[in-house]
Amino acid sequence: MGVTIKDIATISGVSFSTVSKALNNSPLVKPETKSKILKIAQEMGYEPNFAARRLVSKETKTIGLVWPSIERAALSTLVTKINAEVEKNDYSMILSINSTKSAVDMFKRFQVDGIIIFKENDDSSYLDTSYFSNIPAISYGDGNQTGIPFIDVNYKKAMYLAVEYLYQLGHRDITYIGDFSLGDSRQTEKYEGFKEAMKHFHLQLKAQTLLNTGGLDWQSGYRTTNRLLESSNIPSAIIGGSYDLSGGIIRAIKEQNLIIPKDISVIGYDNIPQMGDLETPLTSIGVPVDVLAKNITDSLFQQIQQPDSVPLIQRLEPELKERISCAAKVKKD
Amino acid sequence: MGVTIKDIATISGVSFSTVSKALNNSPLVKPETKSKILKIAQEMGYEPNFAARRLVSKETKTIGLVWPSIERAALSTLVTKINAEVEKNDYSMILSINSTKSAVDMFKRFQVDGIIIFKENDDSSYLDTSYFSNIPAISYGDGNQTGIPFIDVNYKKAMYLAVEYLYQLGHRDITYIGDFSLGDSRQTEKYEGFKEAMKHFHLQLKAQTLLNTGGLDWQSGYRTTNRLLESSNIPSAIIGGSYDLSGGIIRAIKEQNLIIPKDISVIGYDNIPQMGDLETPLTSIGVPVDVLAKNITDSLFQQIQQPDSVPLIQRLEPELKERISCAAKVKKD
DNA sequence: CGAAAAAATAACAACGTTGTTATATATCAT
DNA sequence: ATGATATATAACAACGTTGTTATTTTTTCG
Repeated sequence: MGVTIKDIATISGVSFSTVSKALNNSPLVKPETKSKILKIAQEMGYEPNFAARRLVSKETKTIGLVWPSIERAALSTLVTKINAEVEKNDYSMILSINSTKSAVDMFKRFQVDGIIIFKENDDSSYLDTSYFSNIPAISYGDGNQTGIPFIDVNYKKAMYLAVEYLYQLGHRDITYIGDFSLGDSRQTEKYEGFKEAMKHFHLQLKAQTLLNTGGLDWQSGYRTTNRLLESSNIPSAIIGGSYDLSGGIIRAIKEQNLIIPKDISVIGYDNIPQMGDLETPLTSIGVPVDVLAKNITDSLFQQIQQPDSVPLIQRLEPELKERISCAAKVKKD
Repeated sequence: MGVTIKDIATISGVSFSTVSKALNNSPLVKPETKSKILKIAQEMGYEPNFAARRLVSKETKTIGLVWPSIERAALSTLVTKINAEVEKNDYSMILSINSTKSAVDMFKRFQVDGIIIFKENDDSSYLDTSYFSNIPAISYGDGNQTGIPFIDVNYKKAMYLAVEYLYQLGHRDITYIGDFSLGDSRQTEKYEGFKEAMKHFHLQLKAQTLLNTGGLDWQSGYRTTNRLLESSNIPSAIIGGSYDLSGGIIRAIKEQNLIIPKDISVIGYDNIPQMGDLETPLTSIGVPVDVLAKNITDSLFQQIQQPDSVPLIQRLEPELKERISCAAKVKKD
């Protein structure tokens, strides 16, 4: 089919190995012959065969990302950031939206230099380290379930920060709206963290203090908040468990003609810029996506570049980003 | 690094060529040894090296999809469907979220057997056929801008169907809310199609008949609709230009305490199941995603399997899916 | 001028597969 | 039992590169 270095060799009357060196701009070949060969290669429309090249030199300069749940918006920002970070390191990124197992299989076939895994909540397939046959890998969240290094977030700390912030503003009646139905350890940790923080500040847990949405999407947040607002006990502040949930929460509040933050303060989990694009720019807690992206890629590249070093397993600290959805509680008595 | 057929050979005590045949289920190797080898390969976690395979037999059984705009929800459904379709054909799919050019470069490196391109509105880089160096490719939408075969949608027909449907329900005052600011030919074609349909039914174009959102997202739809509803001339029906826009449109209408479809009928463009999951399940027009996915992959596989055939370039016909967001216009006189 | 050193090129072995050809082993008919 | 025929396995040559080693050619300088 295509033009090979052997074709170029016969045309230019040198050996194919000289052609190879000329094309790779090796100092081992005389400048004149080099430029002659380059010219001929150009004219013949030579394109290197990557399969052949990859077979001998072990690097693909590519990392694979497993992302089974493309539909969730919050993660797509992170993926974009990671991609940018990867490019910055002169690597390319390919994505698979299949299950972890079949995605990893494919990445092995393509011999990627590293693998990033976004673990799906409902994907219970356990892959231990050996499955990756020495390909450096890192997973985001839920790392304990795959045997590989992971980057995680200190969710408890996040909830502590949120409660503390609201407490200092004078709030005593705070509701957490999140998904703590089961399985996903990230969600249950937020839930636990909130309870601990409330206890720490000696705040009472009432019937309406912890509301389980049963999902992480907009609708779940919307419905749950409506249920809350229809009741008699409306809290002075709400913490939303995810970006999408928080969108629904805001919506429901506005529909009751309540004003954020005058009537009710809201904090959302997930530290992504889009939080500022919501109808009401939302004060939020979480690890900024840039930090997440940087840590994930750094840890992976460290494994790639120093295969024998102990992989960086991090528990990232969340930050609180003030916007305009929280205000001091006004005493009503 | 990874397990090779030679490793399997030494373990199972046969030659590596026998292993190769066993793995390819050749009839030349005794069933017993075949299954023995297969079992060992399984245990060792063998995955074939694509680069090596590709070097000798020209296939990788992989197709690449270029998808620069991961953030748009409507497309993610299509991607998922295409992935399923690809798997059904015993191929794998990898994704790149980079610009068309660098994505194609990478896919060339990996020697994928075919490429699917989702063209980004603002990506003006023109790649002619030769850039793909004979790799079969197909683009979805905006195909004329890359020199390669494309699958497109008859957007004019879609708008005709929508207007016709509303006309038959008695609506005479219909507003189109969409993004026809510039560039994206898909959007301008919807816009033109709407105007033609209105003309065909002898309906008047008033000041509020065509509203340009300047974007395709939820917020754009929401803002534009609010502006419309604050004016004195409220139409009896609205057509939304995309899934996300339509979400914003519904929201704005509800906030004005108008009821869909009693007070106002709404049709949305994009024929995806999620249309039914909106607050008000929306009657919609568009090519069903399954049909789109099937056509895209079919055309690509046809090119792969019969390289000399003329590629299927299709202009798909939209369909109208009735849900509950439209009602007959009630005469008020 | 001629040997040693340097520079340029050629030869060859990998890389991990597949496909073809050659060899060993089992099966069969006579 | 013996050669002929299947059947099973092994050996080996590709595929198009890169990197290492061997050979040739050129330069240097005593």
